[in-house]
Amino acid sequence: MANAVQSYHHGDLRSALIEAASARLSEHGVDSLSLRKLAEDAGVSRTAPYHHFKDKSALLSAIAAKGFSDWHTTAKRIFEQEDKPPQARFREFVHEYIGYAADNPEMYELMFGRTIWQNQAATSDLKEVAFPCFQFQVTMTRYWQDKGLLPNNQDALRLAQVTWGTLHGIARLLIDGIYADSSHIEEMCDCAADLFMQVSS
Amino acid sequence: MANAVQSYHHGDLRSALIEAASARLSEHGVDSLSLRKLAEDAGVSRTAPYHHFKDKSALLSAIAAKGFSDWHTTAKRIFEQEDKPPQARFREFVHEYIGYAADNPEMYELMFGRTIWQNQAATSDLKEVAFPCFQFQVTMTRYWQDKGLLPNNQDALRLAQVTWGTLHGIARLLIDGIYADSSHIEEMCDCAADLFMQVSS
DNA sequence: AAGGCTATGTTGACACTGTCAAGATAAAAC
DNA sequence: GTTTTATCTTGACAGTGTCAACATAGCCTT
Repeated sequence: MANAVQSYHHGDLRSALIEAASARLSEHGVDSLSLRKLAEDAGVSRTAPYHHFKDKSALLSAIAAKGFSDWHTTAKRIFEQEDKPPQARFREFVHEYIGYAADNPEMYELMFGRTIWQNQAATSDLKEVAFPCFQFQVTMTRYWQDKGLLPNNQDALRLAQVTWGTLHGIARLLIDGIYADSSHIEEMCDCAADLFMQVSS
Repeated sequence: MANAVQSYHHGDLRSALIEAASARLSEHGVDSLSLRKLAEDAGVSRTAPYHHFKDKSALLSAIAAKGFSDWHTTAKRIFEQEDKPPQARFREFVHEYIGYAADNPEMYELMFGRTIWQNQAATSDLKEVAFPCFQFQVTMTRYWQDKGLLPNNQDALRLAQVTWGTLHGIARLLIDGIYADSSHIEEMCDCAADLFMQVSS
């Protein structure tokens, strides 16, 4: 393994491509991510990646899948801190969500952007990782409803879509630099949390 | 004007390009929108557009600007219906916002997508139209706060960012087909409106 | 061990993209 | 009527994703 410097077969090109892509992603963004450059990074010819990924979208999906998996873990970690009161966990979740998006804008863009989702282009592999992640949002919502934190008179799925939508929307406004800048992240998070939890200051 | 069929000078290429782009946009999406095809649509050579737009991004910005202008008009129309109670107008606004996004997904994607906003690429022309549109969201928020519809203990700007973020987020989840489908738009809108207005059903 | 199968990697080619440079044309300005 | 300016043209370049055809090498069977 290691570096058999210039052996005809790479050994683990798939991983190498994903790694190279992740590196380029966080630095230069999704848009300037080309298969040919990735191949070059991995020291391999232009079309070699096609033996590991159906097309460019499949490669991107693989990276996004890893992102979802990571986020799901983080979300669970926050949610399952049984020592903290639900309210604190909810607030922490909001901050962590927006924080994750703000700290990894390109990854977030990839995960939740249209690049991999549009016209049902999503790989089944991707869906298998992403959907449980979405489902978890509903599970949490239901829990928070039970604890009286979120309104109980709303359908859990609908409410999950709205709360998540809020986080998603704020994240995107921040990332895309539309009328919201990163200097007020914390205030925005608290405002959103307050709003949902119906705290009167 | 009209069709001077094949005269060397087009006459009104700028408008023709924007029109062709708008048509292609709603049908095939932002991504498959190429300058060369637009030029062909307008019956002109590949590089002619460069005499009217600095680059592709500038053309897209021009289209988006029109979108913002239109939406601003719609928003004002809804907001200024003095015969309806504020609560009804707020609810209508929510539905209209999501409805606009759902009905014009590609336009919405262009207006609020990273294509024209990323790395401060936004034209000053675009900003001049978009910012008043954003500001209006704050104005409305302040009004709704005064009317006791939205929590008064929150900073108007922050609250505007959150409420708008919510609409934006829901719109994007819908458009990108992420864990929300268009068959439940109305329920989602009502859920969001209820949440903000703290209605106990 | 010999031979073939299959996974993986290669070069060549194609159609497409945005954009620049240099020259052609027509209209407007003087 | 001449010159300037706006507009449009062809040519060219460096990119892109992706397909087809061929090369290599490791594994599997006999």
